[in-house]
Amino acid sequence: MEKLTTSFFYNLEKTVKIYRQFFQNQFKINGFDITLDQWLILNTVAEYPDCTQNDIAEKVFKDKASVTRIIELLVQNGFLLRDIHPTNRRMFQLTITEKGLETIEKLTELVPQIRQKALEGIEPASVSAAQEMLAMIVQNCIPTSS
Amino acid sequence: MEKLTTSFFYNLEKTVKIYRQFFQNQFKINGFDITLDQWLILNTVAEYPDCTQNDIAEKVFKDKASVTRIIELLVQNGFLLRDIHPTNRRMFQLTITEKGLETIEKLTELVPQIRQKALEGIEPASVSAAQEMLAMIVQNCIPTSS
DNA sequence: AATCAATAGTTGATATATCAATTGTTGGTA
DNA sequence: TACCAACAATTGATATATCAACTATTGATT
Repeated sequence: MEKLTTSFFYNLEKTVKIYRQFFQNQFKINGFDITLDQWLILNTVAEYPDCTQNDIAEKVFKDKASVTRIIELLVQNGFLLRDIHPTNRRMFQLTITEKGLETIEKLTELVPQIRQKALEGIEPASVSAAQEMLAMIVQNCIPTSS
Repeated sequence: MEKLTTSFFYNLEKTVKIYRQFFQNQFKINGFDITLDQWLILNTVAEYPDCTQNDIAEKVFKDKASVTRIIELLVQNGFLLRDIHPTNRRMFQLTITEKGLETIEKLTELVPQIRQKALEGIEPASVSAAQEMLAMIVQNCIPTSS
């Protein structure tokens, strides 16, 4: 068997981890007290304000239980409000606070810079090629390839 | 800003997650009661029997605290023995049990098949190209690029 | 030999992932 | 209307990630 350290998936995981650390560190350096995953959820709420939590979970590719807990923290930390939904009591009405909006706004500036730094020196064509490849892997791995 | 779902790193994370689920599920289907991460550590102990846990952590790109806990579970589940090291009492002497050896042996057959399924229909050249790209990202993101 | 920095590992706290079981709600249907 | 399947979300249990603080040991230096 191929050595672990040369296997493609090992490198994939390694890259994701280093990138996450880099990303999180850039948040910290720039004075943002929010985790990458919390930002991801907050941002998704902003993009799709009327989504159910389950929809959000699907969009960000997280478990719904994770989303519940991340939203809990976003509420605790003052980025989000969670109220009973006016028409469907199974759902919650999520509202982004002032602090949340400011954070999103500022991070909308910062995040592309972080991404760009991470991809520095890499041809856009390589990125596209890699994207296609990742999509293919997902196809191969998805359980019910519906 | 680019939509989240089209960002390269979003797809990177998504792929890793789906691949991990696929991998773990293949373990389950084939009757292995071990997690992907536990297998990773077990395998690394097999490859480098005299490593410190810190070395292992570095090799598999995990935190040393994570390694401590994963090894704990490997011991609990009968894959590993942990004894006092004969010459250096700071370290532990890790020994793979019979069950551990059998598991490694069988998984050494299975794992390449899983990897291959995941990469089905993808040119080896694309894989290499992607590997290079990942290495470049790592370079860009590593804090002290020593 | 006494001291001390470096090393190996653990532990605690918090965040997230995953699966399964559970609660409460809604909407359709017998 | 009473029932029930589907839906939305939570909760519990366990595994892992990450950071920081901590213990014990070793090796080098004085």
